[in-house]
Amino acid sequence: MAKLQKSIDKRNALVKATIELVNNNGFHATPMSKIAKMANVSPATIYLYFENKQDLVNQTYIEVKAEYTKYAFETYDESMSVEDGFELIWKRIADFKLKECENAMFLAQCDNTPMIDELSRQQGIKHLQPLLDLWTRGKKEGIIKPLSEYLLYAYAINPLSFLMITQKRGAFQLDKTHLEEAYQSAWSSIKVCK
Amino acid sequence: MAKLQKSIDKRNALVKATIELVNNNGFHATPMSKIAKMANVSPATIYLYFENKQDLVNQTYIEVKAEYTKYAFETYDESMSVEDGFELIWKRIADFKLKECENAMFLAQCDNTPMIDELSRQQGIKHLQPLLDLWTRGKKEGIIKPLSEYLLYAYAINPLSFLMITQKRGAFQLDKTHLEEAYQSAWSSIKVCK
DNA sequence: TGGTAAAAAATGAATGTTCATTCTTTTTTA
DNA sequence: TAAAAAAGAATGAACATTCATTTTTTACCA
Repeated sequence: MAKLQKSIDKRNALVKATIELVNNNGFHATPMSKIAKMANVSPATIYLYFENKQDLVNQTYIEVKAEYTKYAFETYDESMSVEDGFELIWKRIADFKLKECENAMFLAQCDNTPMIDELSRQQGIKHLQPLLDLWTRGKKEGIIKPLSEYLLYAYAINPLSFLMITQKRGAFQLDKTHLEEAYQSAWSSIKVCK
Repeated sequence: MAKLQKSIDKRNALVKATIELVNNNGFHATPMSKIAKMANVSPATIYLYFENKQDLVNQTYIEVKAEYTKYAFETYDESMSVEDGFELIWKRIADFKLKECENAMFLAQCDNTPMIDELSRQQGIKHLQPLLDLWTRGKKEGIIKPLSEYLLYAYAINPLSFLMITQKRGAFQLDKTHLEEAYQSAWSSIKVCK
């Protein structure tokens, strides 16, 4: 297969360079020439791996999103209680956002701008299913408030993005204590009060 | 004053066009020529009102942010109870994000990308003081959890941005019921449990 | 195993376009 | 009628993409 012969390393370097440059300068200020330079590749080579700039950024988005959800659900299994499952997933997500900060920043930028094609965006959402299923189960068991999945996501998961960005900008430090507090806030906002 | 002679209407039209085009196409795909066309103005005219493209977008950001906070605190006064004050401000913010959706989308994009100069970003944050003060008072009175202001913002206010964007993308409808639910989640996440 | 030719991959330079910004002229205002 | 404001066309730089070559890899045979 022609595709597989091309060095996967080069492709990865291109994706990585795209993330770093877009994070620092925004889509509008990251020319293909800079991406190529950072990946130690000729500009022309990019077009052996990607159709054009839009395709490069779409594919980068989809790949990073897939990594993110893979990491989030890696240690989860459906036999866990709702409460334990949620805590586990939440902490994995937090972990990803802190450890893979570059990747998470890139996703935040994509999710808040028209940078990405609608189709790629929808592709990215698909992988979230296990969390939605967990919430459905939680609602049935009377543990999770009977809210739309969007509301649950908005309060339980999305705030982590804000915190990550704030931390990245140097405004404050998201340490162990803060994280535990954040988790408690997340859980308070979606659990049924007793 | 030369400045004041120039038509304020033209300036406003430019700001409005910037918001609309950046919302729909992103910074990277909104040329000055399009902004000029949408504002019914010659490209050269933009440079009578703004230094350059970056300045145009910075100033637009600062102005919209100021509108936003002005609206948020318009009916609030410091003699209110913490609980009432928070509910009032929260609902004003929600109101703004739904009614002035274009403006709010623009802010979300600016806040999640390197589109805006750091200096302008900091300028925009200043106006949030009344809310921070309210939280400080709430913590003193034992009504609000003793968390950093960033955590409080992340859970109480920021989720509205996610909901607004999701609504704008057509995924779901943020009606009165949802809003009340969202408010309850917000409040649950930051209030001290009794 | 080593040599070689065909195919694939990679390159640097070229191309043509788009765009921010400026320049010169015209129109409006005072 | 002079000064300010606005306009449209011009300018030059930056950029995405393609082209013509060169380099590397693959596959085959001596």
